[in-house]
Amino acid sequence: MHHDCMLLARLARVSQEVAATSARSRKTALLAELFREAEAADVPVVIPYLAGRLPQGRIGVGWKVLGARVDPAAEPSLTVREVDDRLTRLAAVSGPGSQAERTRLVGELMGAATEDEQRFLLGLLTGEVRQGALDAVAAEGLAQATGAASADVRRAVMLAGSLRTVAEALLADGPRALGRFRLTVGRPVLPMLAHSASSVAEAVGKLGVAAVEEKLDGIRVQVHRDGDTVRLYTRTLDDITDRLPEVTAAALSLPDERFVLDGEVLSFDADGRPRSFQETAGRVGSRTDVATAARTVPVSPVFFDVLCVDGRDLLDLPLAERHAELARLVPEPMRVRRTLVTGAGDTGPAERFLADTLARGHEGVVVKGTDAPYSAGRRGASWLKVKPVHTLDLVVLAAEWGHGRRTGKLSNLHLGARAADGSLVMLGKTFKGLTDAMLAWQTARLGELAVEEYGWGVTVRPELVVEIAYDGLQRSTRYPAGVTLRFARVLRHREDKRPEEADTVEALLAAHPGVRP
DNA sequence: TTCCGACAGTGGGGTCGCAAT
DNA sequence: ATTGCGACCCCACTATCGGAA
Repeated sequence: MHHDCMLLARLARVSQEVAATSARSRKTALLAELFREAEAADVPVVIPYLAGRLPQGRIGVGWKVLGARVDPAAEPSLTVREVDDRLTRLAAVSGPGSQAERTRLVGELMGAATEDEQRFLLGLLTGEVRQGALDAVAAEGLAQATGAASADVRRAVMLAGSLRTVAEALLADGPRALGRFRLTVGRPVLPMLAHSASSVAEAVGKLGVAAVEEKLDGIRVQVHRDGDTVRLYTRTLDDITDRLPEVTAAALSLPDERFVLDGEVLSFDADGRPRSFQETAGRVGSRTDVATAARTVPVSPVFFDVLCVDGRDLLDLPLAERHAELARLVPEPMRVRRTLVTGAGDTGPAERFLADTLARGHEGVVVKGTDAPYSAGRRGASWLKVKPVHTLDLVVLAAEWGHGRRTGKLSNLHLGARAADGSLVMLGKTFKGLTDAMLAWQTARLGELAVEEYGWGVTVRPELVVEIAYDGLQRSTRYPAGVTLRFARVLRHREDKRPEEADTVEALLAAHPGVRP
């Protein structure tokens, strides 16, 4: 055995151990032990693998390409480097016949893997390792393995936008290497995210002095400009510069030459009302004929934060100071609308601002503590989004068996509304909002109502009513009413209601006049 | 001791691009 | 020309661990 090149079997075993332990501290220790053993050349592979991701990112392999089961090898022989080489070649396959070729290559790889290795590879390729440890736990393990402070490692990962880069530097040069990771124009950082609050009053109550900003329903964008060079990144740091020439032009129109801005990109119609999320997303997703797409659905950037300007890193400044810089750099129409409130006794203006924002066709508001720094890569408690919630009483038509910790439970519900002729029309599915107790209860109840058992679940007599919360209505080509619910989740089972009392498609459409099938 | 922040898991719908049919 | 798959946008919510209060 070559001890200088790690075997995949070792990773597969550690992954299994990590999955089998619930204590996060123990998971961390297991990962740290493995990282300590890894040779420098293996690190760029071992680290992402144990964080449950491929260093190549997604490589066009899903359940179809994984296809049929392959007989496993009896003895482990694959090294992590060999696996990485094979997957790099696989990722490069394209053109006619590529699906067959990818299937062949995956089969070959699986045939060289033992049963345990197959299980691990399957998780990696589908992006579902389910070992209870992803980037954050891996970063903690890396800190433990190298003796670096975990907060420093976390910060470096946010600024590098990549665990792998930080791992390589750390294992090569030790903790002092972390100082090299600074906010740099042209290198995207993980964006700060928001928590939810159920009302403006709740959000302001938690945050005190706060800015209330409109929440636009588009695509998050991070804009880097260095002189004549502009680059645009999504929330997951994908480079989408080539798709949005208008945004590049907007960045070039600003007075400063070096900055990083955070904002939302979306499309407005001729009257200045925001177009639907679906239209904006379609535009941002278009890559082949950008010129035509830009003519039919032009987009605009609307900024709400600035992370860096003229080489000054603003991340640790309070929002109030960052916003002062933003206001200096970015003219009014290219900035998110906002209002300031002084605390819990002052929610009136915030409520009015929310109502006005909704009237103008936007999604809701984000309430932000004005003292808070920019917590890159974190779901900071200092940003709280508030969106209106709609509810409906719908009838369960069928339910699908869950996976993972929901194995053996009827989890994903098919939801129906009443139509004019008395029939039930499916509007979508949901698995969200269920506690373990609700899951157990509905599994038993739906078992009683079961009509037919399929591999995926059961169809049931349409008698169970559920109260569903959702964020809005959107067009659908999949469902018969031509519309579906956005972000549907279960609030409670309504045994007190009969299916005849459920809501109708007609009423649903009437409640959302802006959306037509 | 209790509370709460951070994480991972469990999936939802739409849209685009590309390959297969 | 149409269909199916995979990637990647948007995302809500619960359970759990472990440190903060």
